[in-house]
Amino acid sequence: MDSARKNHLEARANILKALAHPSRLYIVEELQQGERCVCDFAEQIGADISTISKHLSVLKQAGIVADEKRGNQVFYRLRVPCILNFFGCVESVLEEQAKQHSALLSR
Amino acid sequence: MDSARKNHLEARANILKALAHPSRLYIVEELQQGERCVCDFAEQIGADISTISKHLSVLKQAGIVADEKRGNQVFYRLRVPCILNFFGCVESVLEEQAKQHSALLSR
DNA sequence: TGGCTATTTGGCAATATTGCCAAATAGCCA
DNA sequence: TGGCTATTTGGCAATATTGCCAAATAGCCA
Repeated sequence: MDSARKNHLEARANILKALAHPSRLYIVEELQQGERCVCDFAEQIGADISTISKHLSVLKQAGIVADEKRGNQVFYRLRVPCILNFFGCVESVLEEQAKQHSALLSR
Repeated sequence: MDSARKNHLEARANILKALAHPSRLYIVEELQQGERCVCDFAEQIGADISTISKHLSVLKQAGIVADEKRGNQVFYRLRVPCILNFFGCVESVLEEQAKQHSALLSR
């Protein structure tokens, strides 16, 4: 495998890694409805604000969200709306999992 | 957030986590061309066979691939072909990243 | 300026992931 | 059966991720 391909795979893996956490998925889902400030998430996700902030920074670092400071609040929005479709496929993996498990059970 | 939603987010996050590794992404890309045996990957990815085998088991556990033993080889195939489309979006995140970086540079 | 709110950053302990080596397992063939 | 090939599993050290607390930062308003 050449090093360009390696770099590309690594770049993709980093994006998936950034999405691969329940709180961060929640954030992305919420942002599909429109922009939110950090405080909005703090209530909904039961975690320390500093933890939420770090999750947001992971998503920002990965290029998935953008932030904008207005007054003393910071608003986040999705940079990449297609993330939504993306999940249709994840759902179909979940369905496959279900099939797999019921097949195992019925043996 | 109710516990059903939490479970669902966790299930999705687990699938993304399973995909979020360069070698595993490589495997998924290869499998889009058709089934492969473990030995095929061993050559292409420069890692110990036991490492490859563990990556495959992560993908299998997540419901992304299925395996079948034939003779003394084990063949893997994608359970969920849509994983492919999925990556179109990941690419667009990469493009956003590029924009972001060039914007920063031109400041 | 001082005090308040919102958010980020630093540091750290607990936990999870990765990748290797060695050993186990399973099928094939002589 | 014994030896071979292909693959998986166990174990472990190195590394990465997570989530908290405390402290820093930035904007607002009196």
